Amino acid sequence: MASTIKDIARVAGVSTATVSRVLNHLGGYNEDTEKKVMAVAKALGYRKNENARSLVQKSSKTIGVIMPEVTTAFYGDIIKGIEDVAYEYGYSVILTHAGSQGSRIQESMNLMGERRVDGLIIVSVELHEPAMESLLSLDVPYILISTKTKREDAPYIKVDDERAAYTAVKYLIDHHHRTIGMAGANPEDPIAGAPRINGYIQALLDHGIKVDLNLIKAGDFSFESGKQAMQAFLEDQAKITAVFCASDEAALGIISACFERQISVPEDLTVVGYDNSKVSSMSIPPLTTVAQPLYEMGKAGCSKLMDAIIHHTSIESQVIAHELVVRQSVKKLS
Amino acid sequence: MASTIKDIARVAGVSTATVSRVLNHLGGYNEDTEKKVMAVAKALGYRKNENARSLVQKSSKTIGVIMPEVTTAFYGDIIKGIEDVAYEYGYSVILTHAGSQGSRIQESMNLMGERRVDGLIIVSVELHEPAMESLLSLDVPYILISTKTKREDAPYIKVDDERAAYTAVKYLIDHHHRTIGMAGANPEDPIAGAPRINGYIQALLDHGIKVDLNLIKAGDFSFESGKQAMQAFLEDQAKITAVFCASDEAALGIISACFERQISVPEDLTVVGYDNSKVSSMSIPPLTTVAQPLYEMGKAGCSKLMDAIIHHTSIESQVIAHELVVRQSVKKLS
DNA sequence: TTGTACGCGTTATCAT
DNA sequence: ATGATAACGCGTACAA
Repeated sequence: MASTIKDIARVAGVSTATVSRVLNHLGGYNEDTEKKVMAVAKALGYRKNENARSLVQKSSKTIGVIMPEVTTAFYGDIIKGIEDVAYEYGYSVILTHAGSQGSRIQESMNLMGERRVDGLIIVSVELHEPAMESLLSLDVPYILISTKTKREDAPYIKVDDERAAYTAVKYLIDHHHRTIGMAGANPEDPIAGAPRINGYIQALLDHGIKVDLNLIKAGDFSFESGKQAMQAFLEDQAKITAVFCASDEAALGIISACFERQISVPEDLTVVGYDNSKVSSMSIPPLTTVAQPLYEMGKAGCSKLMDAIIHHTSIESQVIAHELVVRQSVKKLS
Repeated sequence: MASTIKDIARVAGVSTATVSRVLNHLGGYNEDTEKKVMAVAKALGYRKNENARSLVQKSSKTIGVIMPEVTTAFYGDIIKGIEDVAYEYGYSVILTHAGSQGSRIQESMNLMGERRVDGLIIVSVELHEPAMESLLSLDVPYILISTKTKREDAPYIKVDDERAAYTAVKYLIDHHHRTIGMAGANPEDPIAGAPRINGYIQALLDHGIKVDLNLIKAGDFSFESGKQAMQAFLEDQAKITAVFCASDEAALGIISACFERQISVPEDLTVVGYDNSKVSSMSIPPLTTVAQPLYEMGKAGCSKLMDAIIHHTSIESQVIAHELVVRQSVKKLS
């Protein structure tokens, strides 16, 4: 059984108060007693009990992270960013996922409450109203990463998906593509779906290209949905020269479907992805894609949260700049 | 500020003892008082304080997970498996990573100790002796996933890398490949490196093929190391017809390098990966690879740990079966 | 400089 | 069936 400050006090012949002071370097004691206490602590293999500390300090030095059920390197990067700064501040990270379609989200919130987390980060999960209420009832600072809610005052950090999509499609237009398809986005998804579709549409409109809704193939951002989209394009005998995808995985799905049919990318078809996930540089051909700075978003989000926790300030939302990473999946028409 | 059982007791006009009993459904009270207490608890928005509970129960209902710094979907799957079963048992997961080359591992262990985790899972990080001592000093059940240590008694769960590598190379030999290269493995890595190399060598020996050490290109399992290996093969003008890679990423590196030089896979060169990570099905061509059941390993590992925590039993190591997933990156010679 | 004593929120023992 | 009350390990006013 682990030793306590009482044990140290007894062995060292001082009071627990003194032990506590020494252990926390609060000053106000002799060098002698300090040395003695430290020595005994080491000898006894003392290790502070954070739970007991949490009780009296009314702070658990812990933050909660709720992420989606799906496990991609995508979230890995964000979480690493979070954990890195939390660690720096001496905070621990409790992790849980929200279950399929967020089924576990209420319970997750509750759990975080019971653990008395000092702050909460929600990554990429959509918050409906009841979940939002649970979140607020926790009464701790929080920030959403790569999500938003209807509530205007909920602080978030994300890229402007509509503008990012716009950038990508404009890039295609600048290279003289005129018949451009879109794949992989779920229009019902108000966070990552609809905005990207809107950006796509707006870019076309702004450049005098009329929008053909048949060229928009809905999906769920997955590899499979990319494959299916390509299949649909072929069945439609669509005359597209390029496809803008709502995710890298969907883009790989397009490429994979092309590969099966001997359609060459980018010679026969241009493909642009979204995310700049690790695979985008490893694909054949390397994928031109929209980059979200995931690790940085995790870091920035957690920094803001720490700031809010420590200084009792409120968090301001932040739109992070996206970037178009040009590789080799786009053919430059003339 | 959150309400406590004292608040409930006061408002409901009973003692804290009774409140505690009701809240924990321990029985031994009137229906009336039960209803009253429950009503007040709800009205006050009561939420139990797990930290306080941990103190008196000497159990934090928490397990710690230490993983490597690198963030791939690989670990995501394992962690999801862990979290799923932990959640089932009502346990929370505290996550931390071990820093680059495990620089933070000692601190991580210490942190887990201070949080009084009931058990610990180490994922894929190599434990040197001092780290091992820290681990044991925590005096809680633990299990290693996808790692081992020199200590025979340290429970682990992993696939037999040597046999898995053997299987993959034998598959190549069965399809009449005779000059087979190996790429991406770090021979200094006693966990994932050396055994895979040994499996490769053993498979060759068992089939009367002499081993050419020049055909073994060391690496760090990364995409880059795969590319470099391919470059080396070309500079050597090696007459290989196939390459066995120690990771899928390295395999993609090989393929990428081939792509740049118009070498076609698998027509001109056969490639086999290792991990069956998500990318292996998305690559061009889809990758034949060795599968480790990551999610299942996470689940199984956590189940064993839970068992050990709850029943105070010890954990037995387990070797999980690997599997060769055949896709389209292998050419069948005759 | 050091010690006493109380409180944090909860469970558990022992009375009643 | 219910209530006092003592822990659990720690921090901290207040005293000395």
